[in-house]
Amino acid sequence: MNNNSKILIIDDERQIRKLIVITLESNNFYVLEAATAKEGLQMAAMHPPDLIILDLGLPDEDGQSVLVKLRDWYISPIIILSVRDAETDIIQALDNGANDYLVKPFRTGELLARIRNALRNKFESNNQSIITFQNITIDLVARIVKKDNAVLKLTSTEYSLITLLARNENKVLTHQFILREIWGPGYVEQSQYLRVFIAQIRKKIEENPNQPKIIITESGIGYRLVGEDI
Amino acid sequence: MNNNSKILIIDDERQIRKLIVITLESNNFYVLEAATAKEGLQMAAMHPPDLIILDLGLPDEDGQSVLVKLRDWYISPIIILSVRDAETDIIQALDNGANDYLVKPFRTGELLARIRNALRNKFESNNQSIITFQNITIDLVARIVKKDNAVLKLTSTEYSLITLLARNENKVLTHQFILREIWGPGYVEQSQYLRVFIAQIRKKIEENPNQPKIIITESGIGYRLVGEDI
DNA sequence: TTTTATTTGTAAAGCTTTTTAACATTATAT
DNA sequence: ATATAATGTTAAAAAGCTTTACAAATAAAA
Repeated sequence: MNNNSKILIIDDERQIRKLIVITLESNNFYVLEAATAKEGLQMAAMHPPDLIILDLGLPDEDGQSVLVKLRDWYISPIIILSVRDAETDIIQALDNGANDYLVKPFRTGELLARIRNALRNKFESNNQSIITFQNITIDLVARIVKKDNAVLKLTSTEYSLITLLARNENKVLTHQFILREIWGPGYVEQSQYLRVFIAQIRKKIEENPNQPKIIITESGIGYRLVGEDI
Repeated sequence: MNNNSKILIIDDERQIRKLIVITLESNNFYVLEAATAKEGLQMAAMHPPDLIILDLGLPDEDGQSVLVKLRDWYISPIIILSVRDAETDIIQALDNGANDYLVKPFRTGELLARIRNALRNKFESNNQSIITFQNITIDLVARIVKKDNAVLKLTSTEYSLITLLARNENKVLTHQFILREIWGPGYVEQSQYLRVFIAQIRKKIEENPNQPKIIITESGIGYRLVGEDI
C-alpha cells in the first residue's frame, strides 16, 4: 500500500509541509512539495502523483478553483486541508470532487489513516457487481442486500441510499450530494428525508443503531459508510 | 436519410431478397445480399453496413446465435425477419439486441418505415440530457416531464418507466426487459405491474388514453414509444 | 366469419412506503 | 457551562405500489 506511492502536498505553510513530509517519508511514501497553486498545478501535471493533499487557503488562487482545475483531468484521490471555521469550503470541496478532508490542526495518525483509505479505494475496481463491507453484502445485479448471509428487506429508497454510500465506501458524501443523487436536484434542501432514511437503514444493518459503526455521521457535512470496522 | 445508406440482407429465400433489393434500391439504398449465416457474418465484417436485415430462419445456423455474434461488435441497427408463428423467437431476438422486427409476409411500405426509423435513431446522439417526442419533453437532469410546456406530476416509477421507453424511442421493449430494468430481475413475471403503470402514464400523457398514440402496445411482445405521430 | 382463448386494460381496495411534523437527543460553538 | 445548531426518533398522514377481480380488445381456431 505505502510502497513508494507518490504524494503531492500543495500548502503555503512551510511548517505544515515539513510535518507532512516527515510523517509520510518515514512511512515510505515519496513526497513532492508545492507552496503555491501555480506551482502545485504544474507539478501535478509534470509528475502525476498517486494522491494530492491540497490546502484550501492558498495565497495566489482560491482552493476550490485549484480543485476544479485538477479534477478536469486528475482522477486519483485528493484530500483537502482546511482550518476549522471554513466548513462551507469543505462541503463545497467534497461536492467538487475531493475524496476526503482534514481539519487543521490534525494528528499525523489521522493523516496517515485518511491517505491509506484513499489509496486503498484507488486500487479497488469500481465496476464490481457485488460490494462487501463489514458484515454486509450488496448484490447490485440481483438487488439483494445481506447481513451475515441473511437477506435484508429494504425499500427501494433504502436500497438506493445504501448502494450510493457503499459505492463511495469511506468517502464523505454531503447531504446535498446524496439528496441530489437519490431524490433529484429539486430535493437538495430536504435533509430531514435523509435523517429518516439513514435511521431506517441503521436499524436494519447496525448491531447497535444508536452507536453506528457502518454509517457514520459527519456533523455539518454528511455521512460516510465505513468499509472496515477499526 | 436514405442517401446511400448501406444495408445488408441476410436471408436464404431468394424471392424475399429480390423483393427487398428492389424496394430498397428504388429508394436509393445500397444493398448487399447474403444467403447464409456464414456468408452474412463475413460480409458484415468486411463491409460494415449501416443496417442489417436478418432472417431468423437460416439454414446453416440459428438466427439468435447469428444475432449474438453480430452484437458482439456491431452497434448499428439490426431488424429481424420472422414467420408469424415464431413470436417467442422475436421476443428473444429483441432481448438479444435486435432493434425491430418484421413478420413475413410484410408490406414493403412497412419495411421502409422500419428502416427509416432505425436509421433516424442511429444518427441521433444518445447522450442528451433532454429528450423530446411528440408534445412531450423529458429533462433528465432536473427529472421533469412536460406536456406542451406544462409540468406533469409523475411518481418515481412512472418517471423511470417513461424515461426507459423514451431512451429507446421507436424500439419495441419486451415486457421482460422493462420489468428487469425498472423493478429488477426478480420481477420479470409481473407483467400486471406494467399494465397498471402503462395505463397510469397514458392517462397523463395521451390525448386519448384509450387510443394511445405515444405508447403503443405490441401485443404478445411489449411496448413501443413512438417518437413522431404519423 | 363467428367463436374461443389469450392478452391487455381498468378500477378500486388493501397494503407499504414516503413524507411531514413535533419533539428528543447529541454535537458544536460561545 | 451554556446556548445554538444539527441530528435522531417516532408516529400520523399522505402518497404510491401491489393485488384482485373483472372488462375490453386482440389473436387464434373452428
